[in-house]
Amino acid sequence: MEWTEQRIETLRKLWGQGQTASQIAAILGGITRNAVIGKAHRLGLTGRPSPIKREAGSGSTAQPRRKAATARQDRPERTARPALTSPMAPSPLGNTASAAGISNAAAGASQPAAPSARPTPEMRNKADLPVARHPQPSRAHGGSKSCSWPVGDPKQPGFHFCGEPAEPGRPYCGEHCHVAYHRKSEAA
DNA sequence: CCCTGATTCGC
DNA sequence: GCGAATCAGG
Repeated sequence: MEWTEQRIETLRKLWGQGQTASQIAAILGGITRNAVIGKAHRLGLTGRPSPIKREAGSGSTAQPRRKAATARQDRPERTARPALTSPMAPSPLGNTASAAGISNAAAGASQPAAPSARPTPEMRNKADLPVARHPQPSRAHGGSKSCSWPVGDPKQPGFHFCGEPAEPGRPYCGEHCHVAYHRKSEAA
C-alpha cells in the first residue's frame, strides 16, 4: 500500500475530523491502524485524544522491546477483529479523498463538534461511517437510494457515482456493496 | 476484555 | 519511510 497524496489527504482529514485510527484504517482499507498512526505521526499530526503518558525520559530500564519485527512471526495474528465488521463503507479506490471530501460536508453537519465522542464499542456496531452521501436526487427507482459508489477520479469532471439502486440499508448497490464491505484481503 | 493512541524498532 | 509489535491508559 502506497501513501498517495490522496490517501494522506484523507488520513489527515479523517484524523482531523476526530476519526479514530481504526476507522481511518478501515476506511482507507488495506492498512492497519498502526500504519495509520505511524503515518499520522510522520505527517506531524499526533495531537489527538491520547492522554497516555509513557515513561520516556526515565533513562533507566527502557522497555526492552523484543525484536518486534522478528517476534511478529511468532504470533501469526493477534485476534480476528471481532468488531469493526459492521456495515462499514471503506472506499477501495484511491479516491478515498473524494468520499471523505464529499462526506465532509455531511460529516461536518452531522458532527460539527464534540469530537470527544468516545467511539464506544456500541456505536461501532451501528456507527455509520462518513460515506459518500451527497444530495444527489438521482433516483432511478422510487424508494431505493442510489449507489454512492465513487466512480472515476473525484478531481475529474467525469467523476460520478454508480447510481444504481442501492441495497436496502446499504449505501451501495449489491455489487459495490460486496466490494465495499469486503474485508481487506486482496488489498495486499 | 475491549478499545484508544504513542512509542520504538526492524526492514 | 513504512509497518508491525509493544506499551500504557480508560
